[in-house]
Amino acid sequence: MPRTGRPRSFDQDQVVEGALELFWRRGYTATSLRDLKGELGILPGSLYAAYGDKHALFLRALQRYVDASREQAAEVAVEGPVLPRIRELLLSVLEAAQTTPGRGCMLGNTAAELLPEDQAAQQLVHGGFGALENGLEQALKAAQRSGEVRPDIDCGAQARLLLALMQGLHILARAEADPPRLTDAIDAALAALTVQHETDHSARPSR
Amino acid sequence: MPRTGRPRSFDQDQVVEGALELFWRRGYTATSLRDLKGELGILPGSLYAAYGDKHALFLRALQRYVDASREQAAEVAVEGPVLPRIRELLLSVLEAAQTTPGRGCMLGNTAAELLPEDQAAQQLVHGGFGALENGLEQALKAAQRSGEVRPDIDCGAQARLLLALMQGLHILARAEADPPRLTDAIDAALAALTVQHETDHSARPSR
DNA sequence: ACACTTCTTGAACGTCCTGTCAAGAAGTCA
DNA sequence: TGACTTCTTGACAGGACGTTCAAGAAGTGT
Repeated sequence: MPRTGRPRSFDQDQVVEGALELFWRRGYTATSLRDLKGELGILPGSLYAAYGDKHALFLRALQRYVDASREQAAEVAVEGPVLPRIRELLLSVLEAAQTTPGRGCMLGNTAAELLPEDQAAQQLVHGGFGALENGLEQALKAAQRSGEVRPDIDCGAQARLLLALMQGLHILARAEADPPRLTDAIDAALAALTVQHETDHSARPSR
Repeated sequence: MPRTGRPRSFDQDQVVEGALELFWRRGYTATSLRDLKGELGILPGSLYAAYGDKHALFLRALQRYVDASREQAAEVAVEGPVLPRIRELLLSVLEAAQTTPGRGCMLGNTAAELLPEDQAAQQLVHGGFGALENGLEQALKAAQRSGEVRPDIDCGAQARLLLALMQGLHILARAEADPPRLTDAIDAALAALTVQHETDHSARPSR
């Protein structure tokens, strides 16, 4: 009894990846099936047979981005010096704004465009943000144990602050002609984590 | 020689304000002329005669928001204690996320949706961000002179940090079921501005 | 009152959108 | 090979989109 039919002519995950690229750059609403057909060569019929509808494909793409964010979050929390890695993470936002302008962060983009109306997307975005926040918090806690970060700070609060800073940078960098101008904001945030500012000895009583 | 004709039946600025509300909530692309007609009672013909096209109306609405942002920026920099006002400004972001969910900041929304492709919008958004950054910087400098803020910080960098934090909060609050959870990130940012945080165990609610 | 100007109205245009469907193509299994 | 299943193709439907326009309405100045 034959149970198989004609095999799919495209790699399903590869198409999701291509769709992610488009949705990331243009947003959900502004990306049409025509765009997807043009860039990926997938006709509407195949697309609907494989994924359901446009929204379902979008969620698959978003899920892929969330997974990547999870990995990125885990990488921040590995052993070794933490602050340089966090700095690199934040600097990469400004760098991406130059190399691939108009993309920003898919999580933030989706939040701005579809949340909180789109509940399925909200759940995914919430998960992505949660992973990043958690990764940062664990990284900060480890850095605290190793003495890299001052012991009297609230790592949870700082993780949320850094995550918000990251998302804010994605937004500001879009409007900024010269994204590296925002670098000092990153350093200001990180300076608050380390033990003491050495630039000013006069204002503090010596012990 | 008659030079006047039939007067306009609606207040032009009032319609721009109504359009702003719609664009703010739904975004540029997702707001159709049908929506505008439905909410404001303006038919396409009148709208095109009065403003040009949809994009021109959007720019007028955005301009209005930028003007309001300018005023807000100026208010932050008035005389008196600065930090409580900055705190209130940032807290208002979280509050707005609860009272009027799905709006966020019109500048950030526009940046995420249209920048940097839309150059006219970019110019306006850039101006709005610039005003906020400048207001914060001037406020911090004044607070530095009055001793409210430690003298060894870079007010420009901190202003950019606070602005990015503000925009990031707008984004995160959309995905957050409980926006007040992000309050401690605000306090963490502000704590770095005051003199000495080593003895600062004043307010730290758990969570 | 009349001439004149401007605004409003609502239909209409062409284009694009998402989603569907019948017919043919391309495989698998016995 | 032939029966069977699944995928691809491209046209199509139905509606929404931004925009235009001719005709009528509503003012102003003399």
